[in-house]
Amino acid sequence: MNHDRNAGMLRRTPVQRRSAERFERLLDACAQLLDEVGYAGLTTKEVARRADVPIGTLYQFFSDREGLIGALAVRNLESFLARVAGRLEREEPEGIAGIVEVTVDEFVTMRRTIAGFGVVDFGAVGQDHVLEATLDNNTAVAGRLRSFTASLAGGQDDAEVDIAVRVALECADSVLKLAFATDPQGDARLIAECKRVLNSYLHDRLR
Amino acid sequence: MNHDRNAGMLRRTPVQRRSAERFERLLDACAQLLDEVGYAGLTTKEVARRADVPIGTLYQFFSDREGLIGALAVRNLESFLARVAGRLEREEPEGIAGIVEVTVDEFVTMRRTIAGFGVVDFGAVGQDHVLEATLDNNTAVAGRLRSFTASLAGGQDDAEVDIAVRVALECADSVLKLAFATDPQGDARLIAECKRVLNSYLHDRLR
DNA sequence: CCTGAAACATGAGCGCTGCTCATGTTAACT
DNA sequence: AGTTAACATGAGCAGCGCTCATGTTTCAGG
Repeated sequence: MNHDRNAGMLRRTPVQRRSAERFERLLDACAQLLDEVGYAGLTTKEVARRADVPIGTLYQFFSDREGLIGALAVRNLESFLARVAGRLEREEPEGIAGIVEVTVDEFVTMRRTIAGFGVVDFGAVGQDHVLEATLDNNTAVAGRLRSFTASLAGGQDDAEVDIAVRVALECADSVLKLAFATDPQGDARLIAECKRVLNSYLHDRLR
Repeated sequence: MNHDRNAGMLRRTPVQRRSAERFERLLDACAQLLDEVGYAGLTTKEVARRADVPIGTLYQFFSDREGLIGALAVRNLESFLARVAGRLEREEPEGIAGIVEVTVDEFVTMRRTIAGFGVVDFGAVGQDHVLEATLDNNTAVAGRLRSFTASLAGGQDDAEVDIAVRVALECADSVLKLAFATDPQGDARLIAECKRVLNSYLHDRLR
């Protein structure tokens, strides 16, 4: 009954040393290549070649091309959550505006520094079952972020808070995507606008 | 200097009768097929077969597979704009809330009735240069919608109104995508939430 | 140290894809 | 009738995702 979010994506989880390294190398090569040739241009053969791993080995780990990209999205998600949670605990920002500030800034930082993050972030934008992965992943993010917002929302229904965070997250994702499509470093005006949307909505919505 | 939005997407625009019909048949087949097999599953050979057009003819019109899907997105966009403009002129809704209501409802209606609209809407979600097409297309929508919102925004800078509409549109797109991913008929709760985001933000933003 | 089973490694090759291009046919205007 | 531009066609090429038969390595239990 172990609820594995990678279900259907992975064929075999590496347990020995060498294959664990190969697994990571494959994800790194995938991320790099996504930045260079885009989602559609990525080929499994080239990923394998760059990671210096035979093609057969790639398919021992990942169920298919989408699975490979999906696994990268999961790694990104995990990393993002860890960073946001860390900063929130360390800085204990005040109110909704404070949380929005930290979360958006952390996303922007990753977008600027993590290879491939711009193409797949938490789930390779709009791709069939990868979209489902995105939705599930974004739901997971929402769930974890809720624990921070909950303290701010007066006597609100948990389900209500959940939906608000979920919607806010989806908006943030899309406006930030626009910000980075406009300017590779992230259009400052649009990043500010993203925070504004979140603040307006969440302020109205929670209490 | 004719600014053609289909630039790079089309190879030849049909001018004679027969090929114009084939062109439309190809877009129809593409839309239908997208609903059946999804974005990744769509093959140009099957589109051609369904439209009863040889594969070579498909490539006389469209530069590639993405071009075909992009052309469908443009057709959707044109149709959406005509419908929204029509309703706004006919009903002359009051205030921001009225415009939001009409626009979101029209999107929902198309999502429920137009084949393929759920997969590509205005630009095949997040795909390389098709993403650019989406962005350009959404910018075009924003430009046209601005003429309606402008009357509501007191002495606001045109550029400020533009950016607000642009951001609002991106949010609407993503929240509605979530609404239809959750429920094939469009989750009513999330559709309502979409309107709420837009109202909160635009109310704060435009005066 | 031996042994068996599980984990891991490998790349030729299958079925299929997107797309081209050489060769022809039809329509429209002078 | 002649000329040109628009249109039609499908066999076939290069390259893709992915499989699978055959082998090698790791490591716990005796």
